[in-house]
Amino acid sequence: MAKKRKVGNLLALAVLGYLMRQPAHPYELSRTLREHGDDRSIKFNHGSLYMVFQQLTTAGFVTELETSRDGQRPERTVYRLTDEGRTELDDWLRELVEEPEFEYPQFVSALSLIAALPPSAAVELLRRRLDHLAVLRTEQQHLLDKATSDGVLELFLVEEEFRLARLDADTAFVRGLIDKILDPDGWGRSWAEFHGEAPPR
Amino acid sequence: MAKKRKVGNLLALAVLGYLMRQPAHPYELSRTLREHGDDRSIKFNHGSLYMVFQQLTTAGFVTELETSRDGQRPERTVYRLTDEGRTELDDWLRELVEEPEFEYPQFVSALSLIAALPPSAAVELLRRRLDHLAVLRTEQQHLLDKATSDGVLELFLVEEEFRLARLDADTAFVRGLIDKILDPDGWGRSWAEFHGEAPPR
DNA sequence: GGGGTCATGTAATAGGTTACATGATTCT
DNA sequence: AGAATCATGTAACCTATTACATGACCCC
Repeated sequence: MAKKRKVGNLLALAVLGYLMRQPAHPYELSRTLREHGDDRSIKFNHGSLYMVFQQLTTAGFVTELETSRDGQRPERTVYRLTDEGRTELDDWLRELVEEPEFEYPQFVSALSLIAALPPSAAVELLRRRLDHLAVLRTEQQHLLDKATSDGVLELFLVEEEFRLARLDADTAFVRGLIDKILDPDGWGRSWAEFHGEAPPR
Repeated sequence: MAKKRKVGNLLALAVLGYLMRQPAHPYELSRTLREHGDDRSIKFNHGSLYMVFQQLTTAGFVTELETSRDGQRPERTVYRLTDEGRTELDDWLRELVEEPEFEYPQFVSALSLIAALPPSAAVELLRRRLDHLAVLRTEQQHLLDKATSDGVLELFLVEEEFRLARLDADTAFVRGLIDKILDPDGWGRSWAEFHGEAPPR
């Protein structure tokens, strides 16, 4: 089971990853991460970045390299990776690839309470979800096509392919669920009765 | 896009769900949620529960019903759902079923940096991930079988079935990824070269 | 009758998000 | 020249997790 990391925020992982190449200051990284679309893979907002740098500093994974000023803009502090930082990155990354983490998707919470809705409503909502999923799927596919035609190597798009795979799986699941609810010989019937409804169709 | 809720913690959703049936005090709910296995669907720890009750109170979704004492045990406060609480539950639940939420699974973060590992290591780690996934899959299946044979209705197990579906999808994805890396005509080759390795096998 | 663990909750701390600040540059 | 946006960071706030507290009951 996943070690307790001194810095647990995944944003820190991305930071370490970038500092691997060259030293940088937080704002610059903010820019880069956003441009490179990493904010799709890692939850990220401006404020947290400074926090993460501070955490990484006290953990000894990065150190202040220099503090420079450009004109009269605020001073900026440039950080570089330490050896411990390099080790941490490697170790952490390996762990994340090897060990599936137990997570709590919102949809799971919703499903665990879905019995509270009448089945007719549930079916309706699930159908809408299918529509949303279809839209997301299309967008995701376009994003991938665009990136590929821009010459981005597939190696740098695996996470986007994963997302696509999950969209497909989720879609299939929702379809199956709707079918089960509508199955006249299935449990949709008693569910409907409990809510005082006619069997859903 | 998902409204901003006065109380955003999904634990609150579960609380509202339970209070729908009868009033309760936090500790009791803590017990119930755990026994009912809801801690698999919703991230949950003892401390947060009291926080959530407080938030729900200030949001007006629950109110203090009475405050009772049993022997010399600490006093306990019993809460009940308000009408606003009932509405919120319904609205929130519907939203969660209808709208897929953008989320940040750890594996996505890992994949977005996987290029930093040499492909031979990546393949090895991904294979181990497959093993872990297989174990989880088995456990998940047992859990479902057990519950079913205990007479739990399928309606109350959809979230566990969803989990299973995701495990299958993730497994398929990882298999596919390994294959692609190992494909002698694919991009595994240049990746290996970049890391100064022989093509992975 | 001393050592766990149950029952119930509060307090301290750490983590993350939002809001604010301020000069520089660019746009209209 | 005033408005918007960029560049850079700090501070305030809110949320969540961990630790602590304390009497009751239960086990051996």
